[in-house]
Amino acid sequence: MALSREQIVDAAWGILHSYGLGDLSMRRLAKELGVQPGALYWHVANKQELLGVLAQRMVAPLSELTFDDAVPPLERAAHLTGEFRSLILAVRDGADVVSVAHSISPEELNPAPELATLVTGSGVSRETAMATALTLIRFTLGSVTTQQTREAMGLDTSSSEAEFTAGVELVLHSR
Amino acid sequence: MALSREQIVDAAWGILHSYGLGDLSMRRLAKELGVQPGALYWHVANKQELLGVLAQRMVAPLSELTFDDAVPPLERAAHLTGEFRSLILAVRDGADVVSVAHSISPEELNPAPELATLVTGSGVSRETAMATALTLIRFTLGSVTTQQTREAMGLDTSSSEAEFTAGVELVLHSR
DNA sequence: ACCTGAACACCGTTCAAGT
DNA sequence: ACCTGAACACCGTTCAAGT
Repeated sequence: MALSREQIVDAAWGILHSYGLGDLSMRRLAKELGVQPGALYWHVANKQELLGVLAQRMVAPLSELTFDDAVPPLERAAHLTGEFRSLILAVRDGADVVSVAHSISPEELNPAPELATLVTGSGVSRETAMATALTLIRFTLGSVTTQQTREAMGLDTSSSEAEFTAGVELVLHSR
Repeated sequence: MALSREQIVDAAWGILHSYGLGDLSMRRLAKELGVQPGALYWHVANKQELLGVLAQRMVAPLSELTFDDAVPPLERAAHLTGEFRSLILAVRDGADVVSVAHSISPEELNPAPELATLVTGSGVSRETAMATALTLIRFTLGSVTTQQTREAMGLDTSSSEAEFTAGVELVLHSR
């Protein structure tokens, strides 16, 4: 059977989860799939494109998320940011991968649009709301990058979650 | 004359400024210094240690910074965060390099301690002040990572500074 | 003390040639 | 259409051996 783009993405997803970005090489991927390295380039343009697809897959579950309308908007925004953090934290070097995807289209990548909408519901302009959304996302990426770097080095990360929660509160409860 | 650790760091600093992290390899560094790659390992333990020294050098000017006591503490904190941003922004891939250094010792790396002291002066506990400092630093690292990734890709970065300033205000003017 | 030479175990990407 | 074989131009790190 012919090699497919899906197969490549699935294998890459597996390596990223189990061994991290350092072990996710095109050559290793090819070996895992039983093909020559060059074969991959018929299905994907390059490694960067592949990482972009993986980033999309990481944040995809955010679209399926629904919230109780009774909960205040800012509280839902805080929860959504927490979900975003959990998803990238669950993948080794997830923050590095998602950071590049966010850089390419900051306002389109989940959860930016949803976050902006929620913050708008608290009575500020769309611009201020988007600024808040970008701040939350970039703070989260900075936090998770730090945490995952520490994890990779075997350092203590017990205070990471509390520091993250405190930061989200600081951003959200301002005027 | 014998090769020195300083010479290696200076050459690495030059390559990082001019060509970025992608071109800063131990082999390229050795070639630039006219020695074999293995020679470097007599002076530095490994590449990571070298990057750590470069990160320290990037944020070192923050220690020499002084502020007018008439300016309110939170305003000085905002200014210090802006200086931190400028320093890492001036070096290609500066955010990637400083992120690792911050991960290793978040509370010690400049400008964390100074920032925490300034925020304490606005009437909150030392713990809350440190949380604010870490939030500012991680948001800044997230922001500059985004901007430098976009610069490397030739994408527009004209809104980066405004987004950064807005984020700092959100973090600092909260309660 | 300090460095060379040479190796080990890798990278991403391209592309003529095969099926 | 899809893949192999082989190459190009690289990596970080180690370590016996030389000076």
